Amino acid sequence: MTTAERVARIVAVIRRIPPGSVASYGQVAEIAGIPRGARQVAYALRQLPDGHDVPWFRVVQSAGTIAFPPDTPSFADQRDRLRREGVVVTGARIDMRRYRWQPGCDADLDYYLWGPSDAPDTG
DNA sequence: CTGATGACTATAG
DNA sequence: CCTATAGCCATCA
Repeated sequence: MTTAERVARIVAVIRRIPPGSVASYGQVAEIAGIPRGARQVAYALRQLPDGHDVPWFRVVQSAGTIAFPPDTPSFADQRDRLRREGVVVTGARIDMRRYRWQPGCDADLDYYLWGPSDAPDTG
């Protein structure tokens, strides 16, 4: 598993997080097939080039808090982007019971990598 | 190889 | 809720 492959998987998963929902770093890692890879998710996001369109702001800590320190521009940016999608952010806190992304049971890694339209079964 | 770092996480007080 | 602690793992000096 190369670094590029890890980043690709992580990004693919993050792109699947629907607007108005959030996922934890650990959740993204697990779905991407990288158990205990929460820190690698953070690393992947840090590596992304400027101007990318990956919805990085939909990734938060497992406790439902924004990972950036409250007094940073990144914190405010993430908070505002989430609010723009309808997510209620109180301080640094988000109610995970309400906004946590819950992928369907049919959500396999292949689904996130290739998408449903590429399923061999369908055609 | 060794030690330090970090957009993390689980657990205990 | 907050602080402290231990575990985690790729990356970097």
